Amino acid sequence: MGDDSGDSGGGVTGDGVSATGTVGGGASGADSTAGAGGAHVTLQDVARRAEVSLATASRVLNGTTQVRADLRERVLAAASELAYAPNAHAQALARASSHSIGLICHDVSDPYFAAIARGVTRTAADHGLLVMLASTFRDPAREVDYVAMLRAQRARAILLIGSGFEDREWEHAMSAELDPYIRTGGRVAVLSRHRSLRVDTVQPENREGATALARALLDLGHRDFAVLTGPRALTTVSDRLGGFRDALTDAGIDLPDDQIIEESFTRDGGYAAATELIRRGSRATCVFALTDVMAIGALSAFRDHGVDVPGQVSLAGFDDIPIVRDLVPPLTTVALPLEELGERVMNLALREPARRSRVERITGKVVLRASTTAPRRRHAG
Amino acid sequence: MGDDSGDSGGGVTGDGVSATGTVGGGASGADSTAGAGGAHVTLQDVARRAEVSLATASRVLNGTTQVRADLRERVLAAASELAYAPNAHAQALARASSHSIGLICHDVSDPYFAAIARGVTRTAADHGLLVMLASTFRDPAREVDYVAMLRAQRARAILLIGSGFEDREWEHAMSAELDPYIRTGGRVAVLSRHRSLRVDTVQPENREGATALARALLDLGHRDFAVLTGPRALTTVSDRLGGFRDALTDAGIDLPDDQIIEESFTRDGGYAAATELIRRGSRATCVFALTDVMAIGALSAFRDHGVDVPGQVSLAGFDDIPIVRDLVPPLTTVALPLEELGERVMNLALREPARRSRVERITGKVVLRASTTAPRRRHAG
DNA sequence: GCGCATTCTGAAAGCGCTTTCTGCTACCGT
DNA sequence: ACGGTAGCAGAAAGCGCTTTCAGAATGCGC
Repeated sequence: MGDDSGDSGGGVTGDGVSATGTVGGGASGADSTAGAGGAHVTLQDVARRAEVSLATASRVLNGTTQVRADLRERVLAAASELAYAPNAHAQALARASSHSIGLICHDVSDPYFAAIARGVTRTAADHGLLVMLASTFRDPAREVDYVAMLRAQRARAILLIGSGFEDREWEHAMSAELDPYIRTGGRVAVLSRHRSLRVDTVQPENREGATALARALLDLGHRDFAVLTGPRALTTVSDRLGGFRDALTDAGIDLPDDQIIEESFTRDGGYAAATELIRRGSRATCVFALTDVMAIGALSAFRDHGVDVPGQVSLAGFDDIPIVRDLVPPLTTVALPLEELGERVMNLALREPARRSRVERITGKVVLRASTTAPRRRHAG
Repeated sequence: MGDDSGDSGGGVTGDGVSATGTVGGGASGADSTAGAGGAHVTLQDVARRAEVSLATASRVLNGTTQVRADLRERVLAAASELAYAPNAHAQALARASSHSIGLICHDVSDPYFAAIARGVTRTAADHGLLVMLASTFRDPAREVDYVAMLRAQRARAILLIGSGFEDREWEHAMSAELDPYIRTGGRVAVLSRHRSLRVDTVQPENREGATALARALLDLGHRDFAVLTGPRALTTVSDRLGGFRDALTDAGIDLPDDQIIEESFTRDGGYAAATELIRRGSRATCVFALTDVMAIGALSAFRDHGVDVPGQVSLAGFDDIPIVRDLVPPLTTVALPLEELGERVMNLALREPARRSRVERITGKVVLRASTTAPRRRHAG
C-alpha cells in the first residue's frame, strides 16, 4: 500500500481504469453492466458491488480515512469495472466547494488574452482546477451575466482579465454581483485597473509604460505623433493614452486631438484607424497604437497604402504579444510578461484572502525594434 | 405580467438587482442580512422571506408554472434583495443535467485553437452554455484526465479539438473514458480525424487539401520539395503529409526522407525545422510547413538566415490562421474556416444524437499568396 | 482472560434544488 | 345554488455525495 493512488485532491478515478487488468476474472468488460441509454453509475452502485457501505466506498475513493486493505481493493475494483465517475455536482454540493475557476476575457482569439489564458490554465491545472472560460466579445452586459453564472457555479475564483470600464452603471451592476460572491467566500482577482472594484489586482503599469515608450520615441528624435486608440471607456486606454500624452507634454510637445484616432481594440480597428490617419494627411513621424493587435492592423494598412515603416513613419505598439517578433519589421513595443500575468492573477486568487485588496504592479519594458527609427524626413501631409 | 423577466432558461437573477429600489422601506440594503463570512443565500431563505413555500419560489424563478402575481412579485423582490444566486450544482443534481460543455485543445494560445475556441464559445453562449476549457499542452495523458474531469462535471458535451493520436494505448484509455460517458447520454464531437473513436466528427479534408496544395505548387513549376512536419503520431500529420506526398508521387516526383523534418507543432518547432533544413543544405525550391504556425517560425528562420522568401525558396502553410495575412510575405496556405469549424463542432454536439456517428467534411481552399512563386533558380546546396 | 483505548465500518442526516403528488380555492355552466 | 373542473400552492421525496455519530471489531496492558 505504498505510494499507489496517492490521489491528492481531485478524486478523479482515471488512473484506475487500466488497472482493471489486474483483476483475475473473465473478459467481461463494463458492457456486462449497462445497457444502451444506461443510467449513471453512482457511488451506491459501486458500494453495492463491492459489498461495502456507501460511506466506506466514499472514504476509499477520497482517501479520507484508512480503510481495511481488502475492502479498499474491492471498492477500487468495483469502481473501475463499472467505469465509475463521481458526480462532481453532488460532490460540490456536499462539500460546499468546487474545483473550477472562472476566467472572463474579451475574446480568446485575441493573442493578448490567449497568452494570458495560457498562463492561467497552466497554473490552474497545477492545482487540479478546471477553467471555465467566458468571452464577452466586449459586451459589458455579458460580462456581468457571466459573473452571475460563475457565481451560480460556485466557482472557487473568478478572474477578470479584460480592462475595466469607466462606466457608473456597469460598475454598479458588477459590484452587485461581485460583492455577494466575495461575501460568501468567493475569490476575485482582476488584471488591469478596475476603478471601483476593491479586489486583488495584477496591474500592468500602463501609464508608466506608455510614458517610458514616449520618452524612448522622443529620444529617437520624433516630435510629431499620432495615436491609434480603443474605446475611451476602457481604463487601459485612458492610462496608456494619458501616460503617453503626459510624457509629450513634459517635453513641450502637443498631441493634437485630430491625431488621436479611436477605433475598436482589434486588428481591423488598427487597420481602419491607420487608414483614417493616412486619409487625414497626418504629419506624424511616429504612430503609437495602444495595443500590438491594433499595431498589426496598422502595419498592414501602411503597407497596403505604400507607406513605409519605419522609413516614412515609425510604429510602436504595447503588450509584446508573441507574434510581433515575426512581423516585418519587428514591432517596437512595451513588453509585458503575458503568460506570467496569467499565472500571477491565478495565484493571487488562490492565495488566502487578505484583509485589504492586494495590488501587484508589473512594470512593462520598452523594447525598441526595427519598426521605429529616427525620423528621416517629414511625412508629407 | 407582460414581457418582463422573460428569463428564458438560465434562471440567473442578475437583472432584478437594481429593482430593489422599488421596495418602499428604509435604506437597508443586502448588508442587513449577511455578516462578513456570510453563508450562501439559499432558495429556502428566499422562500421564507417571501413567505411562500420552497416549491413556489422555485417555480417563480424557473418560470415552470404560472404563479399568482402577488406571490411572484414577493419572490422576485426577496431574491433580488438577498442577491440570491441559485446553486448550479444543486440544480444540476436535481435536474440531472448541467449547463456546461467541455472543450479540450492542445494550447489555447495557439492561434489555430484560439480561432476555433472563439467559434465554440460564441455558439455556446448562444445556447446559454458555459465552456470549460482545458489545454493539454500536447500531453495525451492529460487529455484523458480532462475527459475524466469533464465526465465528472456531467458536462453536456465534450469537444475534442486537437488532432487524434495514432497510438493504441492512448486510444484505449480514451475509449475507456468516452464510452461510459456516451453511454450515459454524454455527447462527444471531435474536430479532425480520430481513428478509433466512433463519434460525431467535423473533418477538415487534410489529405485532399494537401494534395491540392501540392498540385498548385507543382503548377508553379516546383520540383524539389521539403516538408516541415509535426509528430508523426498525429492523424493531422499523417493525413497532410500523406496527401502531399501522394500528389508528388503522382507527378513522378520523389520526396526524399531527409527533406522531411520533424519538429514540434509550434512556431519554435517551425523555426528549428527550417534552420535544420538550411543546415542540411537542402536543394528544395519549395517548403511546405504542415501548419501555418510552423510556417511562421520557418519564415522567421529563413529571414534570420538571409534566405529570401519567395526569392530563394517558396513557403506554404496550412490552416489560414488570421495572422498570416499580415506577414511579409503573406503566406500561401490551405484555408480552413476556423471559426466556423468551432461553430460546427459545437452544433454537432448539440444536435440530437444519431444512430451512427456523423461526419461533416470541410474542404480546404488553396490560397496562393506572395510567399510562393515560380522557382527562379535552384536554391544552392 | 478481562477491561479499556483504538481503529475502522455503517447508518443516517444533510447539502440546495426540482418535481411529482396531493389538496385546496375559485370559477364555470346550468 | 350546486357539482365539476381548472388552476395553483405546499409537502415531501429524491438527485449523489460527504461526514458526523454511534457502534462493532480489534489490539493492548495487566
